[in-house]
Amino acid sequence: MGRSPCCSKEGLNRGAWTALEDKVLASYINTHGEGKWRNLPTRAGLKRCGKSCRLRWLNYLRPDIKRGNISRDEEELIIRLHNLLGNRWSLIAGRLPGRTDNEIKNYWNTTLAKKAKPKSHSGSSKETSPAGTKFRPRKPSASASAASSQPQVIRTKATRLTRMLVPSLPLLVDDYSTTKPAFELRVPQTQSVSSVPEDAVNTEVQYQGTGAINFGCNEYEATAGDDNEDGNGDHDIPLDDGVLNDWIGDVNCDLENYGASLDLDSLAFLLHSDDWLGQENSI
DNA sequence: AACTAAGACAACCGCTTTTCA
DNA sequence: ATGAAAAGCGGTTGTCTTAGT
Repeated sequence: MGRSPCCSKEGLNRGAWTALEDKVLASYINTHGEGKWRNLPTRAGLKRCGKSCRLRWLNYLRPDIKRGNISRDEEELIIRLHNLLGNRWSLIAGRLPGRTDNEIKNYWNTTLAKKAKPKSHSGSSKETSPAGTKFRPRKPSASASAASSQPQVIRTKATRLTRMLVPSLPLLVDDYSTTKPAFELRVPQTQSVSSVPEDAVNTEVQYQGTGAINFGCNEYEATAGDDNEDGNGDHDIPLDDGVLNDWIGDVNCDLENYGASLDLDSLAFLLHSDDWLGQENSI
C-alpha cells in the first residue's frame, strides 16, 4: 500500500549533480520554463527524478540565488524570524531575497541553533531547538539511541499552517472609518459594519506562498453564541490576544503590498526591536 | 602524517497541500 | 465532488571538508 513513488528509481542517477547535468537542466529550463517537473527529466534527457531536478533548480541553479556569505544582518533576521515562525523555512526564506529554504535550514541546524539557544537552558546537546527542532548529534549510534532513557522524542510533522482563527479580534469596528488599522478588515457585504457583534467577528489569518499574510473576515454566524465554530474541520489555532496585539503593533505596514515588495530594508524594524525577542513561539 | 570528530551542506525521503481534469 | 498528479515543505541522511590531537 501507500503512495506510488514520484518516479521510477531504476536507472536514475543519484547523489551529487555533475556540471553537465546542471548545464542540461539549466538550459532546458531557460528554454522551456519551470514546471512539469515529472516530465522534465525525460524531455531534457536527464537521468534524474523530477523532484530532484526541481530541488536542484530551486536551490542552486536559479539565477537569482545568493550562495554563502550570510551576513550578520541576515543572520539576526533569521533568528528573529525563526523565533516568530518556527521551522517554517520557506516562509523565512521568502523574507530573505536570494536565499533558499534549504540553505537557511542548513545554516540554522549547523550554526544558528546553538547561538539562538536560550541561555537559561543548560541541558545536553540532545535538547530541542527553541522552536522544537530536534537537535541531532552527529551520526549517533543505533545502540545509543535505542538505549536512551530520554522520553520519546515527539517529531514534528511537516504540516503546513495555512489558517489561523483569531477569536474576538480586538479591533473596534466602529473606529475603522477613522483609524486605519494595520490591515484591511473585510466584512461581508450583506452586513452593515457597525452591526457586526464584536464577539462574532472571527478573522482568518492566512499565510501565502509569498510569505505575505492576508487578513480576511470569514462569514460569521448570525446566531448568538456560536462565535468560533466554523464547522469546516480545519484545525484552527486560537491566537492569544497579546500576541495578536504585538503583531498589529509591530507590523504597521500595508500588508497588501507586504509580500510583493519585501526586502531586507523593509525588515529593518525586526533587527531593532527586542520586545518579542526570546518570546516563546506562541503559534 | 595519520586519524578522528565535528562542521557544512547537498540531496533524498515521506508527507501534506494545491491544482486540475 | 472526487481522485490523481504536481508542487511544496520540513526532517533526515550521506558525504566531503576542516580542525584538532
